[in-house]
Amino acid sequence: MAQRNEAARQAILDSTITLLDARGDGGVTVQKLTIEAIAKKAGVSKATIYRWWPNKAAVVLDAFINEHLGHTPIRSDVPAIEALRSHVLSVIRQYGGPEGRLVSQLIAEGQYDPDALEAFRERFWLDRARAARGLIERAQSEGSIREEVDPNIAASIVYAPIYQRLLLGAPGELTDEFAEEVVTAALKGLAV
Amino acid sequence: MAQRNEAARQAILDSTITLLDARGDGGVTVQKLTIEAIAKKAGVSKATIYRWWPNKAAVVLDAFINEHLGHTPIRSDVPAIEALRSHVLSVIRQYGGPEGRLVSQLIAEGQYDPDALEAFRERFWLDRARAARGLIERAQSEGSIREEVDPNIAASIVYAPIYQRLLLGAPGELTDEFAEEVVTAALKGLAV
Amino acid sequence: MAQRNEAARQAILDSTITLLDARGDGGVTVQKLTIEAIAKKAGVSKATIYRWWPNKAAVVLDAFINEHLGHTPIRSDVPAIEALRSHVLSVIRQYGGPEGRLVSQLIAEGQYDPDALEAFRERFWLDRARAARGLIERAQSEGSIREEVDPNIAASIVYAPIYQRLLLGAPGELTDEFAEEVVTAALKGLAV
Amino acid sequence: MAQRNEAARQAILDSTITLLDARGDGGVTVQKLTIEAIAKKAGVSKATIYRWWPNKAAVVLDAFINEHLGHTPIRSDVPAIEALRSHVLSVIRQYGGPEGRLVSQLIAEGQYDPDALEAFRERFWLDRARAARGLIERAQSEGSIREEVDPNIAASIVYAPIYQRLLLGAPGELTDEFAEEVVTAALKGLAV
DNA sequence: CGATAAACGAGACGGTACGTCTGGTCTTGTG
DNA sequence: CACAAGACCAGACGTACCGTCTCGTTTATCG
Repeated sequence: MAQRNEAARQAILDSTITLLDARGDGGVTVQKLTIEAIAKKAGVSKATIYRWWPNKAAVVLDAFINEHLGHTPIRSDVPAIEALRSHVLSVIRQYGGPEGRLVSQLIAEGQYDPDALEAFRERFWLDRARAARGLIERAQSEGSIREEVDPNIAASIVYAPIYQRLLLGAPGELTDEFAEEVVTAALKGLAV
Repeated sequence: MAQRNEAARQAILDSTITLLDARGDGGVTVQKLTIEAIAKKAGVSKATIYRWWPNKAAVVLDAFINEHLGHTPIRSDVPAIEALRSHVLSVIRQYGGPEGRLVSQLIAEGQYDPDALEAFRERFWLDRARAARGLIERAQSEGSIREEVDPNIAASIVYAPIYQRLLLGAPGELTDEFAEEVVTAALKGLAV
Repeated sequence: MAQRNEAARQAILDSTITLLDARGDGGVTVQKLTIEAIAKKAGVSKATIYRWWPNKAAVVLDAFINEHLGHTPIRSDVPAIEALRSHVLSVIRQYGGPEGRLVSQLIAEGQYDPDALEAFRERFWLDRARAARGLIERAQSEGSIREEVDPNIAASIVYAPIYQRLLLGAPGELTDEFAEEVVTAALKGLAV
Repeated sequence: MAQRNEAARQAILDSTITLLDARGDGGVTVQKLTIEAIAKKAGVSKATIYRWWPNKAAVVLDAFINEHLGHTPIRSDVPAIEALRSHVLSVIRQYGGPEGRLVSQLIAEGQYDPDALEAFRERFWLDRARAARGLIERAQSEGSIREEVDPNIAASIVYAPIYQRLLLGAPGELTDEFAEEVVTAALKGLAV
């Protein structure tokens, strides 16, 4: 009974990434990417894409997830505080590059399509949040972060500034120094 | 020599806001808003709009700025820390409402149009950032925030989580408690 | 070695007629009738239809022939002239109804597909033409139609006006009076 | 206030005829002719076509009328009977050629689209019918056709056989002899 | 009485065209 | 001469069928 053609699926996801320029800059934006272009490049009919994905954002998210394999790993062989610093640094470096453009565009799509935002959150964001929370909790059990701090709030304070600059910053603001300063300030606290 | 028709300008901006439902929810999204619809509602020709604005994002930003007049004021009659808490609270409440939707959509537009992002930053964001920075500096001179912290970093830590939830959060995550917890954690610091 | 499934054949032809509304008016036109719809309604795979018929027109013609059983009989118990009059009348009545719509659509299909036209001529039209010619010849042997007239030409003069109105007439032009007048004029001739 | 672009109109009609091969054989059928192909060839947007014509049949009819200028004239310098003979001959010759294919396809379209049929009748057929009727009437006043024959019926008897062969005949049946025989038989009448 | 080969249902697939829509430009006529 | 009205080109949208092509699953002869 005619099953899904895996080759077609991969061709679609690959073509999507290629058109977006693997990880996003020389190529086209998500907004300007068209289903027709994907279909043409993948050697696939439009109907085949519409059969399996509800809209462009879903294809792009799948393609992104398909491509994006556990970058920015968290080290477990060093103290949690140390691992946190280096993780923030690797995230900021990743987002400073072309991959950051794609993430920001996926978030932008989400502002217009609740389903797309939900999907992005479920399939990408929650993983990251979970990892961050786990790291905070490890730090707490190691005694380097105060027990009474909600790990979610802590993660927000440390990671949100990255997303703010990704989405709102001028180009080039995602620097190593920024990572360093944010983590330090967040740990020490602002208060005297 | 016919000059720019001020009435037309206002009609365009007003119609834009009306179509977006004054401040954003019942109406249409920025993406679905069309120049044609604005022109029709304003009783104006499309060409007139294109003559004075480069694209939709510019019109919407103008309309937003035109409408949005210094909400979320900062109190100067109370200690800076107190003013910071109440300001964060008022920002979070504003963004929890329909105005937040519009801001998030303007940011989304900016992900595709560097000029639009630049304009948004220049005409809306910098004001807010400046105000936040001023508040931090006041707190520093009052001795309630450590002198060695960069005010920009401090502002990031306090305000960025709001934007993160605005753009990435599930609906209803922008609560008063969240505001309270973020400020507290940021001030005290995460470290033991 | 699995033979042709007669049940499937009948289901296909029946579904076709049903979709065309038994004999054509309340239902869909031949043009809008789709193979997919026939397959679905008949509970049959598209491939099964394509295995046995080259195209839609062939299916419809088969379904039509399958349904259409020797209506408009020719009486042999009355003088040929009398039989001619009543036959023309019965043909015009048949074509005035829904069956006429279907015939006209089959002819229309034939304008685009020589094979379909050929098939229509072979399997429907020639029978009719033969019957008409036979009737003319009987009239000639009865001495009521001139011997030197080519029966084919004679049949054309009497029957062609019906087809003209079927295909080109405004609705409701196929009346009993028309039948009467055509036959009368054709027999008497136009000339003084 | 932006008026209709006459150049575009002509380009559309010309391209239509060209694609149909001026008068119909080497080219494509009306059924296979696509609006997209017309738009492309005419260097025009699809929307422009859809703005001014409701569907393909309307475009083709316009193109046909635009192209088809008073062929098959009726002679008035000879007796009506003579003119009738030569007119039938010229019609049959015209329809034997590529133009006949186009006419038959327009009629075919009309079987699916009442508006198209109505338009074809109004803009092409009625002219022809009127001319034929006028010819019959002239013959009547010249005393060569009986006064009591309804001119419409008379025209049907003479011209309908042509359309029958055009639409239902095998190729090559529209011969000069056929014209001759039909007219002769119609004038003399079938009866003894 | 299996083996086997065709016919079958299901439906995915690459294509093509549909008719609608929006964007941004250009033209015409009016106040 | 700025403006409204709106025609225009361009081309993507999502839908519908086309006809071809696997897939397993019956089903009936034939060895």
